[in-house]
Amino acid sequence: MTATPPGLRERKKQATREALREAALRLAVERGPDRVRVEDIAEAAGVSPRTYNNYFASREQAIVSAVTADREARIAAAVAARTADVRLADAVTEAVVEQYTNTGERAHEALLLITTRPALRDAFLDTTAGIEPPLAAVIAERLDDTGAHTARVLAASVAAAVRIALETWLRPTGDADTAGTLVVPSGPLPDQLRTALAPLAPAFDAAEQRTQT
Amino acid sequence: MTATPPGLRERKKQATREALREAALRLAVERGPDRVRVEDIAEAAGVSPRTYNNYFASREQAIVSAVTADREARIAAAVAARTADVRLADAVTEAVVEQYTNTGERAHEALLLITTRPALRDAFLDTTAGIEPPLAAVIAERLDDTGAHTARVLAASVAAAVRIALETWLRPTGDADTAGTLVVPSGPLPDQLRTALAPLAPAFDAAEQRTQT
DNA sequence: CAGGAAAGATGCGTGCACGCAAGTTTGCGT
DNA sequence: ACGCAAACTTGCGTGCACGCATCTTTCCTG
Repeated sequence: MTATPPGLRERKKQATREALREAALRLAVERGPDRVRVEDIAEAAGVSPRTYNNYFASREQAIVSAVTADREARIAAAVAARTADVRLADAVTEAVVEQYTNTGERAHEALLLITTRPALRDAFLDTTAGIEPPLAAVIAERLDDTGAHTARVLAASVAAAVRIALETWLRPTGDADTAGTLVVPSGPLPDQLRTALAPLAPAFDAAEQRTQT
Repeated sequence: MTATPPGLRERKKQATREALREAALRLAVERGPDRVRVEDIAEAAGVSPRTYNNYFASREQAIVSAVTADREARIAAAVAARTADVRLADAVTEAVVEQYTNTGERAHEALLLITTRPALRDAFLDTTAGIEPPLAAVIAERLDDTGAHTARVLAASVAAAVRIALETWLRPTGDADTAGTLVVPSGPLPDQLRTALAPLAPAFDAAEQRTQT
């Protein structure tokens, strides 16, 4: 299908995107998020400020995207990896939990920074919307193509639930001045995610039921 | 509870907000959305441009809010009006359909304009997120307070579904130059809404079941 | 391999969002 | 009725997002 080897153009684009992500995160960590201007990020990545905005629509997006990276694709893949003998609801839940707990070392450092500034926090939460399209695709695959509409709604609901889980997880953040304490805010993230996704299970079961008939 | 009579301060604030909404929509209709600057809206409403931004975080929000107004509250009320003898899922669905089809005459004219400009279209779709909090509240009321978490997730899912319904409804919009033709883009909106909300019904039933035990 | 088309990078200009620090109005206790 | 405190408005300054026109790079086709 999409087996065409990348091509120089595309590779350069990804390299630039990567460089911007990297530069944004590094600078934000180094001097604090407020003291990084778009101009600085662009310069550090070796492109013009205008080009920066061809890749990211806001200053926050670049920083956040260094952490979230290709999480959307990985979630979709993780769902697809679960064979049809596990309930769809479980497959999705486990895939989500898996991908949100596998945050690398660097992500931890960055998350402290992100949860501090409201603007970054919001941008981070907004990334959950991005998991909808790929999720909808894999769900639709399991639902027979009669349920394409249903798949989309379920995927969007999952995205919404994940957002809520992250919100409540980040809730009681208050202090953290310069260095920041290494506290895990609310309950453990996996629990929050499972709790938030649980109410949707019946909807998944019903949808799945209808295709297995 | 909140029985304190408004008070002058609060009334003035609402008046200003109203004036801004009104001015924004009127000007946008009169000369087209692109030829309205924040400065113009502020002037028409008799406040400074800076004050405008104390009420609305973006130019689009003011225009859109003239149409969406207090839809959130009305949806919540419409759900609350349904007594406990109808399924929660149905109550919510009907309440949503009811409130989204009762668009006044003026809304129709405005909607044409909104669907034209991508920025406005996005702002309009973003308003669906606003129905979550009040919806969560009324749902929680029906679910016994053990399910506050569940209520929030369900409300967010409904918001997501409504958004999808609106998106697919607005999909094939292309023309509309000056006056605009009065075509209903896709299928009728109520159908889109019902279709989008249907997959969530099992989740509502399950939640409702658990409290009736 | 030549040459043109398509995609991307860049500079410039405009309007916008928002923090901050006054100035002004409203509300309330005495 | 007075006056203070809190809420709101406003002007200013900064950085930002993005449309448009132009120049450069990559790609494809003959």
